[in-house]
Amino acid sequence: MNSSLHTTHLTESPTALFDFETTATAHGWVALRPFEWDATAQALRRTQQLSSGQVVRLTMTADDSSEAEVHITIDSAAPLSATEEDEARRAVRRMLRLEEDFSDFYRLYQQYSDWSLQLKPGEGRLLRCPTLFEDIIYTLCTTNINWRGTIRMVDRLVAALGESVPGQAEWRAFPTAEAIIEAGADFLKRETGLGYRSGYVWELAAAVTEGRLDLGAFERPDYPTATLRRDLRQLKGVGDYAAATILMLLGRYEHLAIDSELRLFVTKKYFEGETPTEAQIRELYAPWGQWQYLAYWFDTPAP
DNA sequence: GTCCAGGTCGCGC
DNA sequence: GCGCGACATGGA
Repeated sequence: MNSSLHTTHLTESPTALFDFETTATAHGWVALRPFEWDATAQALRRTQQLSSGQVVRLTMTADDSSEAEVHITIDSAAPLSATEEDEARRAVRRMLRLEEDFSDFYRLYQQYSDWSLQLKPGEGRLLRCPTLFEDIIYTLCTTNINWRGTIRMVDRLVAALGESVPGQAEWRAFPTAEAIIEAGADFLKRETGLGYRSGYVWELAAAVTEGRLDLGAFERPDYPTATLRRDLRQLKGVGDYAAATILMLLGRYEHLAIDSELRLFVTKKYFEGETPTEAQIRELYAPWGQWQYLAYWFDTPAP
């Protein structure tokens, strides 16, 4: 323990029924640095650089009995300003989707008794990063690579370019867009194993820092999903799969992210080993309308 | 060596 | 619109 660190305790409340552990662990993001799941403590941790430049370490937990509250512990080198504290709260709310409403999804789930989804009350939320910028880069790192490769690339990206909490070299944040720009695409390719994705990541960071791309606009609820999807597809490296994944991260579940993993899953469960066409796959989950992505995600595998 | 991974791009038709 | 090869990298 480093006694020079400041500790701040906060609580946040979800607006609806909430399962903390599933939210943290139900998809792969938790395995990507700087996320960390502490199974013993049932704690989700992430080092994060705030807009002020200060790097903090967030630890999130929730009581077993009361899903009503998320406890946040923030370790920082300097005391948090009110602005920083507010940003940390917003980061947690975004990561855990505390404001999202899944009641329509649950209603459909009750109604579709012939489907075998594995879904308990309060489940449905999938972890995301504090910012869309980070979520998009994670997504780019899942394309045309196996999962170990994704973990490795993100790990090296954080190690190479992430700022750390002063005196805590192992508490390293995800790199800012500015840090990525400064490093350059060649550095990315050489030092992070991003391969040909280096150009995509660098271009995204450039568009953000130069103000050509306003990712904040993509978070607006009144942005029509079709427009959003079209705009996401404009980003280099974002195809149909990545766009659907990013839409999921933005809380829009009406598009399936059809990839090798999904294909394998439905081939085994619904098509008796015969590889289906994309149209057949879409038709399969179509009854779930706005919730197709989650219907697939929480679908149980073939026995 | 070859193939492929929770794909996408740019080309030619 | 559709089909096809190239793309970085590391593991099987």
